[in-house]
Amino acid sequence: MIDEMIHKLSNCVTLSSRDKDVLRKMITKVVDLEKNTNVKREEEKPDFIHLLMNGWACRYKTLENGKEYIVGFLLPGDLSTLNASILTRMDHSIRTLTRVKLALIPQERIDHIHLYYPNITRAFFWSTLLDESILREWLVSQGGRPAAVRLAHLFCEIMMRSRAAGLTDDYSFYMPLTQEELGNATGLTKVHVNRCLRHLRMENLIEIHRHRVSILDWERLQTFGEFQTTYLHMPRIVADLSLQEQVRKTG
Amino acid sequence: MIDEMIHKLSNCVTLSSRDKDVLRKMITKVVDLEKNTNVKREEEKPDFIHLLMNGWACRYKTLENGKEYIVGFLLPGDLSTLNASILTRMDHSIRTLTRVKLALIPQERIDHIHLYYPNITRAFFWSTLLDESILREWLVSQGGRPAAVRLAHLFCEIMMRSRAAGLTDDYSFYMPLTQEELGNATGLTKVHVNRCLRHLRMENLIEIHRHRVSILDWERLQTFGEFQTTYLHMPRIVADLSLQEQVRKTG
DNA sequence: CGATCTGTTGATGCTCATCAAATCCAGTGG
DNA sequence: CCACTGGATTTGATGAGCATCAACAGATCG
Repeated sequence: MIDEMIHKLSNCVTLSSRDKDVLRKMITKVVDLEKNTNVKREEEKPDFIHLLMNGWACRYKTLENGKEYIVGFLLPGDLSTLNASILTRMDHSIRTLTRVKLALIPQERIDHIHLYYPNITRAFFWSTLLDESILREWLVSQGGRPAAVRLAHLFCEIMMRSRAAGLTDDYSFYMPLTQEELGNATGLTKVHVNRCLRHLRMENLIEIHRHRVSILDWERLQTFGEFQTTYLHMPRIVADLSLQEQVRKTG
Repeated sequence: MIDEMIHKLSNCVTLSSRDKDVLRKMITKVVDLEKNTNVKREEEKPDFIHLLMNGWACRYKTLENGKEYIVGFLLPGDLSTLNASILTRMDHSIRTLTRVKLALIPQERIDHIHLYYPNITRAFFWSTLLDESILREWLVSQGGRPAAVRLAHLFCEIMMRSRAAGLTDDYSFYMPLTQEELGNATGLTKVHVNRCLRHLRMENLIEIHRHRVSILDWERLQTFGEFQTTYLHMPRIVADLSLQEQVRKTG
């Protein structure tokens, strides 16, 4: 039920079965949400901590001109406002990108965990540091890499995050985004996203079919996308993937 | 000695004199560093927690083409690698931008604080959440705002952060950056930075003299820079500044 | 089955990068 | 005090990358 989160957090600490039990029990309420529903709006006071169990969501900000800018994706297993108790206002909004199953976790449960389960506390902290690291990488991508490279880089990242959450076991992943949303996340227009995707297809780097992205050449895509794995802080997944890549090549 | 940090953290919690004492005592060693010295390099294992006591530093990443990209500024009172114990490798580097006085804090002290001083723990956590929030704002700035607006926005941010750290008490602040560094932080070339600065000067929004930026019209600069204060999570400073602005206008 | 959302392609122009050179300025040494 | 020097700022000319506008084709859905 919450395997994705456990799978992901295992990159930081080894969770005992006791730990896993605690994680399962922190969930008091699960809600189903339609596509494109706002979970939390900018300026609002955060209350619950959210765990995405199913589907995709995003963090976004609204610019002066009314355009929406996506500043992060939430995949199954991702936690959102772990900060609920500290900040008085959201500095961004959260919206679902698909139908979603969302667990609501009361702040008290988290506080309780902080008191008695240092292992989990550590993993939670790691998770927020990972979010921050991803933001830094997105920032340099925006500012310093051309459009097609930026997209390739994003695909590499989502590939690894999907693996980390145990959502896929080959070189493809589910990505329920329109080209416009992809543009909102990379600072490009949908038109230019479209042209860059064609370029990646032409180069035989990826294939997209019914919201499933297949990576045709993992190594070349990484090179093209200037993708370095360090910033994801997931040594285990990195090892898994490169091992598998070797097997694929030699055998 | 560490007034800037205390000043800044007071935006989150009210620190008792006991708390302040603990903060003073966590510093075991202070080093002086020359301009442009690396404090920490990408891929290295973080060890000490750093507190900048004097001067400026920056977080940066190096792109494939060798260019450096600044992903954050550290001002006096700012803490850097609060995460030291959790991450095994730095995902970015830290370098001084001026001569700097840097306090090194052993991880044990921080752990100790986490155990016995919930107030300070809360303030530290707030501080890392603030860093994350600033990153999100930089990201949308890069992707969604034209060059001149981006710069104006950055000046507004630094103005407020300087205030929060008690570094200035009027509408000007010290900014020891070259135009090239300013470009590395905003994703622009130094040439274009120069042209945009001229534009801001022509509009009578700012004045720059010997690394001191004077804001000539705080309200207009905020409007021009599409600057909203929410993301800095500093209600007190916001209140201070708008009060002062009113006084200045009405007499 | 039309209605609407998403993807695709073309034409045009603006923002900003790039390259190059001149000027200014702070610091250094005679 | 002035000449020297290397870095920072400023200005000009040119072009690339991406935005914008517009129209159409294809998918998806009630």
